[in-house]
Amino acid sequence: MLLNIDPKSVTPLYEQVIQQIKELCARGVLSPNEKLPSVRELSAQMLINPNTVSKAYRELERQGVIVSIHGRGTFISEDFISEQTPAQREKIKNELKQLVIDSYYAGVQKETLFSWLEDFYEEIGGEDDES
Amino acid sequence: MLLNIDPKSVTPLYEQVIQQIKELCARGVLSPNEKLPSVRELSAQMLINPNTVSKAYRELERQGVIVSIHGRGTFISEDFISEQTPAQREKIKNELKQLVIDSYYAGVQKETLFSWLEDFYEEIGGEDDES
DNA sequence: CAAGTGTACTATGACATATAATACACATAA
DNA sequence: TTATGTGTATTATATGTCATAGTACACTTG
Repeated sequence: MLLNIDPKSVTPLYEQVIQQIKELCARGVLSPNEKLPSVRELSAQMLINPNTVSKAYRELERQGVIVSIHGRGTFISEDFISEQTPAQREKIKNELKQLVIDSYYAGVQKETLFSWLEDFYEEIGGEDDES
Repeated sequence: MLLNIDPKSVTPLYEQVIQQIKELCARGVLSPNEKLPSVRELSAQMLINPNTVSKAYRELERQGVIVSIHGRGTFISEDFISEQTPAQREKIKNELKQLVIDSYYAGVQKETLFSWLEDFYEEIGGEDDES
């Protein structure tokens, strides 16, 4: 199973699809030019509506992560160009601030946060390939 | 003005109230036992509905950040006990993972993220007081 | 042609958000 | 006591998002 969709999560289904595909790309599990399941195929596997998958693919294409070609299919983008918009940068910064505050109230220590951050970057930098 | 509410933000109004009050507490701007504006007063200042403020206060009390006393008012909690629920911990960890992935796609470097993290913890640890 | 693909559109239901308008219970001061 | 300010609860309405369902169209490939 390519993705792991949880219908009971508070995170919207299309958002889960977006997040997980982006993660698989970042980890190198999905490589550039690789073909993704079709809208109908993925929706059948994940037991969700085709429109929901379509919405996720549309947003992923808008972000430059994938490319959809009419009649052919959907593929991982070959060349990924980070936009580096100041607004995006500020958004991430604010999310990080809120995460620090929530960590403070949840009793998560500073060192724990740094440790997790190191781990995540190791996973990405590792360029894993499940071939 | 105690808070800075943006009606045009995608973040719900009551969520903005929650986040900002938690931040003010973490930064030490708001101290334990300090009295908060009444529901009606804050809603008048922020130009939002009293029900929206009430919803935010209710959630903040559920999280143990504030305490509401019928007929008297709402106050910052004296003793804050972090719950340290495994679910909360996992939630924060997942949010951090997604933040790393989004940083990857936004072109935000690892070092930048670490730097921001240091800054935020400095603000909290600083125990600033605007007296 | 047929089959598989992405895409677009309408409709519906469930839910969250926000406002509005009341009403009630409690605490405090006059 | 009364008056005022406080938190709390309820109902109603409007709006938007999420998800599903159903249908249709255009494109690519065999």
